[in-house]
Amino acid sequence: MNVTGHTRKLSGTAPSIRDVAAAAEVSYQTVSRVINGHPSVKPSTRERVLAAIEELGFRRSATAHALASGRSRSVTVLTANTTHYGYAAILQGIEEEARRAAYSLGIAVLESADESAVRAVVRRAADTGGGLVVIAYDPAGVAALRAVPAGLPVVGVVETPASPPGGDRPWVWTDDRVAAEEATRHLLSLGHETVHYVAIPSSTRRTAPRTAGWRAALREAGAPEPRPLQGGWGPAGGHAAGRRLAGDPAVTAILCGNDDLALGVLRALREAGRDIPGEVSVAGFDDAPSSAYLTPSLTTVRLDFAGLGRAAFGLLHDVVEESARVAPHPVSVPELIVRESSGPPSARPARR
Amino acid sequence: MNVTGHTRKLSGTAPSIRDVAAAAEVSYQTVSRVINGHPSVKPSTRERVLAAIEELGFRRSATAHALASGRSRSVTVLTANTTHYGYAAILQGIEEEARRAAYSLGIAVLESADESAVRAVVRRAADTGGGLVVIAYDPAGVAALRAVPAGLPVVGVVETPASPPGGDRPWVWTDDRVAAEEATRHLLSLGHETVHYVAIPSSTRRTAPRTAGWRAALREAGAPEPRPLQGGWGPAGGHAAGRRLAGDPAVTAILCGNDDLALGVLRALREAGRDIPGEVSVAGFDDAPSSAYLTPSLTTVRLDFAGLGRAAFGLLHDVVEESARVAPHPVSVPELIVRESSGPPSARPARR
DNA sequence: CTGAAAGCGCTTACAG
DNA sequence: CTGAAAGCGCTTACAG
Repeated sequence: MNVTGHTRKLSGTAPSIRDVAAAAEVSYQTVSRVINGHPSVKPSTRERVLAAIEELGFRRSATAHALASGRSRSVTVLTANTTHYGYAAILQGIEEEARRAAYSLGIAVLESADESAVRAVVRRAADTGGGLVVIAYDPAGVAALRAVPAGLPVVGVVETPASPPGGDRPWVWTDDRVAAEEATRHLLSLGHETVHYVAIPSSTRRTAPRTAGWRAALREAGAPEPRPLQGGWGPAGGHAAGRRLAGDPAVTAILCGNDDLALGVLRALREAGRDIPGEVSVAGFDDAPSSAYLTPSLTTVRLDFAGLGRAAFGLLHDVVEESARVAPHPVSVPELIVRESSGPPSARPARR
Repeated sequence: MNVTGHTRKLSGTAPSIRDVAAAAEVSYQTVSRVINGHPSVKPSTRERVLAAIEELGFRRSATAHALASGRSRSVTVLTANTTHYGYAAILQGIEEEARRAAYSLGIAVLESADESAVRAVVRRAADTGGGLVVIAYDPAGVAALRAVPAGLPVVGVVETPASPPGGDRPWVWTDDRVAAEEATRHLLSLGHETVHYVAIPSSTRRTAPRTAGWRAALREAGAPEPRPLQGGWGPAGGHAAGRRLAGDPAVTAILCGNDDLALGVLRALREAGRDIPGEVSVAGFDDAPSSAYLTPSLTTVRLDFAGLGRAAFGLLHDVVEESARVAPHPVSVPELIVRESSGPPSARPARR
């Protein structure tokens, strides 16, 4: 037996379980047992193997493990965007939990909602062999969730669980509808005759939950129901919508589909010389980190996106590990944060 | 020969090259040649194989390919953060190029700058077998870049190329020093006696490029050099720093290490009743998407982070593909964007 | 408790 | 131009 055998290893290649086996003088199958925590290994043998692993700096090849075992301890997030606050925060939550569970994290961006483009991205993501989390807040995400082949472990982060787009796949959500109702009621309770709405894009052609909640609250109060304006995702869209609203003296309260939109609306209102909240109240959605520092600071609805991401990963983990305890779909509670941008309508009659 | 052989495939498992080979009546090695675009395959054979691939819906296993070939067409980004504007935009740039090159994208977050924690993250990232991009804008990132074992394909996104932390590894950067000089000169040219600075954290213990550029511009103009204040990354830190500055009537111009910091400073100044830019001018760094919509809109320096990310991936791609054309280190040019938050100092003497 | 065999789905020389 | 063999680094039954 060549006692120096395991020492003359070329420095170029990483040590394999065979190298470890040689060093520990056992078969490589036993090495496999040790690194997998298999119970039936004699303690003294385990020690020797562990020592050899330590000495050689052995690391099990993730790809060989994946190929042989058929599972990969990885999760890839399918999303149309990585920078908007909500998306980024969900991603962050998923990442935190994935790291804790020692899963690797992949990102696949859905650049288009086009059927075949979406299928291509989903296929490639599925090729990794790991689990999938798809953020279905927009048409591309919804299409992706639908395109995931049955049998693959997947959980959706969806806008609304009423007929979730992925069929009976597991999902997590926040109750945006109720959140929008709350925000709208807050504005109405201040004395505004009605509340205008600047909407974010909907994930489907159906009425989005935030829009539905806003409308429900208006209806409940018997307030007029103005047509919602489409704002897109960013401040530019909010600015454009705000410009149109700023011209109408009857407008005294505006709810926005997210804080970025509200930022644009705020700017347009100021440009038009309207005081906030003196003449017009504005509320946003999401409570982005900067919203508390705007002037005026923004009244908004805080949504726990990071928690949502953590829950999504937790659910996925349950699914792939097939542990009996399938976590209940967690619903985080939105919280209204009242700040400086909302207040009672001005005393002077603003209506026509 | 069983002509129905390839049809009775169980629907549970994905087809392998052997299934395709059987269907096309060739050896599986030939299938391998076809999917790898190997030239020496008779056209008619290629046709048959392609048809079989199409019919069976064959997809080459990424993990088997990685194991057998030793390369994985993947990149993982090591970063301390995924949500701050600069980091997120770099990530987005990397993602765009990775997608174009059909590389899969992984993220590994450095939760701490602790030596052993960083090593663990780097090891796990290296286990994927793909290339690495590390964002070395902070101590954790710098430590990670340094911890990457020699021989692995890696590129760093660094703060400054003067003695880059990763030794002679390839890197990309933006010239933050010059950018800070420009911004400071702009403020001085408006007539301010000097410019105060609220800093972002440095990647090392040495003077950060932005701080150095600010100081150089001051020196060049013979202006007093106030001590920089540490602001952290977010608006809360900017707010705290702004509060201290707001109390000093001698302060008429403030440069901030990023736009989030500037947002907090703006807020603190307003709370102290100081007019912007009437009494105090403020400038930021980065040109985040919301900065143009603040009131006042923010004078800032635009940095092409997405371009930086694209360049980083491009360089990495060159490295792993070993194509002779090693891209030159691309340097994007920062651009000063003058908006409403900066202006000449007020006529009334603000000094002691 | 531990080894020898077969296999995961590919690629890479090596023959012909 | 195409096939048969060996191997990538592991895991999974199967024996003993």
